[in-house]
Amino acid sequence: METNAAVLALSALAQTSRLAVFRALVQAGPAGLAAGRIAEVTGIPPSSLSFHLKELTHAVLAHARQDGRFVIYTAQFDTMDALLGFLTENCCGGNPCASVCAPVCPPSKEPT
Amino acid sequence: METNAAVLALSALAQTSRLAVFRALVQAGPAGLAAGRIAEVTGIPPSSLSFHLKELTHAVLAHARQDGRFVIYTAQFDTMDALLGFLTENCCGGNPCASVCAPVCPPSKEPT
DNA sequence: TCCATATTTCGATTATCATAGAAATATGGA
DNA sequence: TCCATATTTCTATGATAATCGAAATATGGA
Repeated sequence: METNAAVLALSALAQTSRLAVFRALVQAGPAGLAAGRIAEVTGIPPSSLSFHLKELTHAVLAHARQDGRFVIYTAQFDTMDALLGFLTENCCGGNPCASVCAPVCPPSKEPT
Repeated sequence: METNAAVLALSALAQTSRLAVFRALVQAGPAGLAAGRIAEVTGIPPSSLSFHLKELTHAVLAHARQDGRFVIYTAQFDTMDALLGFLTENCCGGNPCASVCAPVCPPSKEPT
């Protein structure tokens, strides 16, 4: 991931409403959520939500697909992945931050 | 790390100049860099730089210490660490993003 | 003390972002 | 076709962020 894309993704997440939306999408997993459902869950009014969804989509952190009358949004996990990679590589270079990974990996137990 | 702190840190990094400054600090390591040196390296004029440094400091991503006439800025690795933890936990929950960590941990095989 | 240098604050300007009601558009079903 | 519902665009408004020159404030050394 290049710097511009990283700044774009960071900007998209650096906003309370959008972070909440993105987290909801992550929780929903690959199935995603309809825009209206996101509005319900987050309490953001439709026009504001639409604005934020466009922002997330533009940053390639979310993806929209039409499903009948609904528009289903899903998290773009690979972009998030790339962002984490960028931050780890460029903002932790050879330094303590790597410790984030340690607790995650041990394969001894099942995460559901 | 709680949501507010995460948004604060993300906002701090979601800006081209500040990301450049932070990367320079990370590269410099615990020794840090004097403000003037950062200005040199990044080409940001003094008053703008001061503004951005305050922003990074406020987000606890940088720390200032006085050294004679100089003010030395260092990256706050632990905050970055916490941010990565927050993103991994809240924005990748049980999903693909964990792959960022994969290359670091498994001792059995090499991915590339 | 006085000066040179380092950095920050002030202040004014411009640009960008966030908010949300109301109107427009799209879609499926009756 | 016509309606109800889902979502987006339009539009206006207020709020916050970014920029940077010039002036103010340290600090150490002569």
